[in-house]
Amino acid sequence: MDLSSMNFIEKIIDDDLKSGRIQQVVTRFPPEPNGYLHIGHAKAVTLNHGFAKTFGGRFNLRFDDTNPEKEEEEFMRSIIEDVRWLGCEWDELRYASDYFDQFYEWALELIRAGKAYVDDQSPEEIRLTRGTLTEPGKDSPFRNRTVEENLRLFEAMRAGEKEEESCVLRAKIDMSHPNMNMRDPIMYRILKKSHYRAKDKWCIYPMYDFAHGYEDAIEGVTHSVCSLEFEDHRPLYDWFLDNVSVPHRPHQYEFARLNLSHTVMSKRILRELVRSGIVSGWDDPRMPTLQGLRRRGFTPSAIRRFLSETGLAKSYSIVDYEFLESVIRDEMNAKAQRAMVVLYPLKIVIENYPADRVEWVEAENNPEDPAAGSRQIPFSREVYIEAEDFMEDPPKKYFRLSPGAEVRLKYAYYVTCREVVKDASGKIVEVRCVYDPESKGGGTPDGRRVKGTLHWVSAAHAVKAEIRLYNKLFTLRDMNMMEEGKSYRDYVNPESCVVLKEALAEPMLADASQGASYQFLRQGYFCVDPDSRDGKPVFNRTVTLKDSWAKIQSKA
RNA sequence: UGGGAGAUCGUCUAACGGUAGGACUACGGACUCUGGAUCCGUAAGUGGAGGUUCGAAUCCUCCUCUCCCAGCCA
Repeated sequence: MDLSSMNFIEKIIDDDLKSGRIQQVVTRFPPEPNGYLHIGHAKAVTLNHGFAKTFGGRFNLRFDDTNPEKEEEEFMRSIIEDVRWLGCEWDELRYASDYFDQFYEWALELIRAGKAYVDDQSPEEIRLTRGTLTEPGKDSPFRNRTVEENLRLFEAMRAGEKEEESCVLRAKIDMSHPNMNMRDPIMYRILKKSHYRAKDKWCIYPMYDFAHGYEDAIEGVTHSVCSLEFEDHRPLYDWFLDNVSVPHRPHQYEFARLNLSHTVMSKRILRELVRSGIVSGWDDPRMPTLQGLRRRGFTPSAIRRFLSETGLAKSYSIVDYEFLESVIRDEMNAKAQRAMVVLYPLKIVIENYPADRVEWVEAENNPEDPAAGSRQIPFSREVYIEAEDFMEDPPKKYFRLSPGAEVRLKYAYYVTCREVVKDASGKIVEVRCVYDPESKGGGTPDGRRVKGTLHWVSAAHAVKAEIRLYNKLFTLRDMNMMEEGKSYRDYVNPESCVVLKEALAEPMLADASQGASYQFLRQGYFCVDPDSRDGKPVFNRTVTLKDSWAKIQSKA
């Protein structure tokens, strides 16, 4: 790879390889199984996987499961599925919880070296004596216990002889260190909880700072990549590694996590959205979770491309949601089968077309891909068009149907509007037209031009479909900038999900297969939702097509 | 007022002392049996002040602003 196309971490790896500091790069993605993966995690996955891939190294999926209070098997399974779905196959699947024995040995090593001690202070006392950002902390009265006493007490902790919160094992570093993380950080706490994997073997569990570097050391990780907020944990990461006999010395590097506009990456908020029913679940198509994006119709390749094109840096950033949309649009434009579906139906009766006639017209499956072939679509006297494609009193530059205007029904005929039929309340219920038999297929011998081309479905053959129109989840671009006193609930977009039950689709879509994506002509890209049943398809809108008419209108 | 980090078009990101480039967005136009797609074009940026240098986004000094850290979470 050439230098100019490398991001800053790739340059570091490249240097380390060239200088001989390392022989092979080893990375890892270390999720805690306490929730579902979102697109921000996907950035970490693809980055780490990518480093190993481009430099011929190894990549592990490692569960950082050191807290029995939060972790669950279900999350672990979903993470495995999601990482695999993303296409980031790992060399080894590891669990930090498998290393508990080794962590314990290294804790003993630190105690024997006089670098760790058992502190009997309460959580409250520990908090109070930690000091503040500008004031140093105070040494614990238990800080100078003998090695023998610490060994005995730590063993008592491990044996379950101590109560939760009665004591902890702390590293003996410096209570007046300007970096708060170095003020005698806690290494082990007592948690009399069953762990989803280790079960009841342990009642003491290691803290992240103590454990993480050792996990990396055990696996031979060379470049331990994490997000920015761990920058000032790095001295501690290094301290733990430098004070015991580890088999390998990894190094930590930090990058800015991904933020996407109009959504959140906070596990807390995501969990609350699900729990409060604002969304239907972790896989609600509005969620930034991988399962949500997947159900929305995003593909692994589009997500990977989005991630790779947004790049890597160390400065806070928030990527426009429109960028994600442009990537999936681009991919779908090339691949998606086209179909005609009317979202808000308006009946058209073609007065001079025989009532008993049905013609099958040929339609391209994908104009971007001739190899995709074509299909036959039924046409008859009564068809439905999009309600917004007719206006009784149209503005200038409205190319669609209106009294006296002629438009093309895509792949079928030219029709001209003759009459508008309204109900008692004045609502348009039907538009009566005449067609030009000479225009079959969409052109006429006289070569006259029609500006408007509409999608349609034959009334007699249409399949009723449920369509779910999704929009941005939140109305605020940067959800880290919520107003004082407001919560995420105040910013939920009321139009984030609009369900249409009366949409009409062309016959082909009756048995659309699960997960398939289509372009509904002039509307957008839609995928088949798992809620679909035989003959009753449900589609989720992934993204709209660019709509320049909407733009003209909004300016008027 | 402690420590750590970061500031380049509206957004994301290149430029590694030598023409500030690309993508998204926006705005024009061409073309079109999707007002889609495609193509062409336009607008838009180095946080500020000094300094070094023939030449600075890049090196130095000072300033400003933003983010992170006081869990027995990760």
